[in-house]
Amino acid sequence: MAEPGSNDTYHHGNLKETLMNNCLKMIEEKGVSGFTLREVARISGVSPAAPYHHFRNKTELLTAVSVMGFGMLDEAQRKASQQFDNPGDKLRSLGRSYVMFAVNHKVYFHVMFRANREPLWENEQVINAAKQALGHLENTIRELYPESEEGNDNHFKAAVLTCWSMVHGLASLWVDGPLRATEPGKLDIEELIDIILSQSMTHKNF
Amino acid sequence: MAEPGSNDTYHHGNLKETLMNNCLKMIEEKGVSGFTLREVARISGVSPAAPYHHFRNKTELLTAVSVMGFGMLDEAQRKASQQFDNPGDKLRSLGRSYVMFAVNHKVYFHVMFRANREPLWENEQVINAAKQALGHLENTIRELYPESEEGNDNHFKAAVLTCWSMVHGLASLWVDGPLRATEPGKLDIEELIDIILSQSMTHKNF
DNA sequence: AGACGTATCTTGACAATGTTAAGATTCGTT
DNA sequence: AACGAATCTTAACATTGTCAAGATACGTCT
Repeated sequence: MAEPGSNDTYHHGNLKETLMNNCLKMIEEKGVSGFTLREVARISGVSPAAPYHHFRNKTELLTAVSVMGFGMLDEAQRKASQQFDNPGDKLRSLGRSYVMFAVNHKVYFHVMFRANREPLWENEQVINAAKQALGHLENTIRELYPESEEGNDNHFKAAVLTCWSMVHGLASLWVDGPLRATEPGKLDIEELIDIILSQSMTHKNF
Repeated sequence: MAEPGSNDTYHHGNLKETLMNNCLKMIEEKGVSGFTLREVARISGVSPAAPYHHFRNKTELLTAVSVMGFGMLDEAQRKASQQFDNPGDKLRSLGRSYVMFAVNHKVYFHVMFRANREPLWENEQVINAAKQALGHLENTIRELYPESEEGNDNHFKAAVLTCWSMVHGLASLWVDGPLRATEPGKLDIEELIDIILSQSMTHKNF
């Protein structure tokens, strides 16, 4: 199952990338729990031990996917904030972008924030990637709450936490299932986003 | 490893309960991914096949734990709402209770909302238990947004979704790790709760 | 009390998984 | 051309989830 461009040789060529892609594909089909290193190797046309030359273990593959996901979120947030000048508009744009990222990239979101790898948030790469992606939100809120001279940043911190919790909560409830399961009838996520944005992130507060 | 009261006989006596308890213990120590049916059986002093007489498979054990967790959340929410008469106070009490449940019962929260069992939210027991636990929040918000005659419940629904997202987001960010990982210094969850409650659930909005 | 159906537990087995060690093949550089 | 490093394979190991078949105890009915 070598790539179209590459010769079908002993060496795969770009196995690392292929493994990550097939990992995503497999999680999409069978869920995070159904994801198996051996099958990813099989699908990638390679022996069960081959992945170990690119990732220390199964967890590290997921970690790599996670870091990549945060990179994508970072990019999405960057674009979202660039679309507006007014901080309030920026903020709402960032919120919408955050939730839509989770909705449109369920698998990434799962791997980034769930994936039941407990020591995930002790990995520096992940932490840094996450900080960077979250930076856009902080920068925007900073415009609304300029740094005070006495280092009293409570209002700023409160606003950041509130906004993050808000969008992350909606994203989680949607992606994980509870919202769709407990609410009868069809739900349109874009509507829901507008609802919480207009409820909590309007000029009343910002 | 029979219970103190029971004779050490061929039959365990209350294996189902023992398995659930040891399941929680094991997840607490090794995380959801480190949880193993065989070891739970081993710890419970029983053969690897014994659990299959009480749960159809590994997933069903987790499902049972999940349902139990929602029962506990329901109870906590009930108590929290009983402490106040004023709907606004009730609402804040419910929010605090929701987050503190997640913090104090990490394992349950994980199993209830994560646990990477994808078809979890297709289980009716789980859905019903979740609906019931969520009912307290809805009832309280209903007091603030009485049912309109034209069935236009948008304000009500918006408020429910906003509150739920808010507290669920904070709980998730705390329990899963990102908040503690990205924020430098020690964090006090009780402070954080007060922050988001005063930011979003004060009389300004309710 | 005794007999019998049922619930509960054990033993033994199977395929599948994560992971490692040892060896084979190719790449890149000198 | 040669050699070390990178990449891949084969073979093996312990462990896991799960099931079938058999053993043991419990409760109930007469």
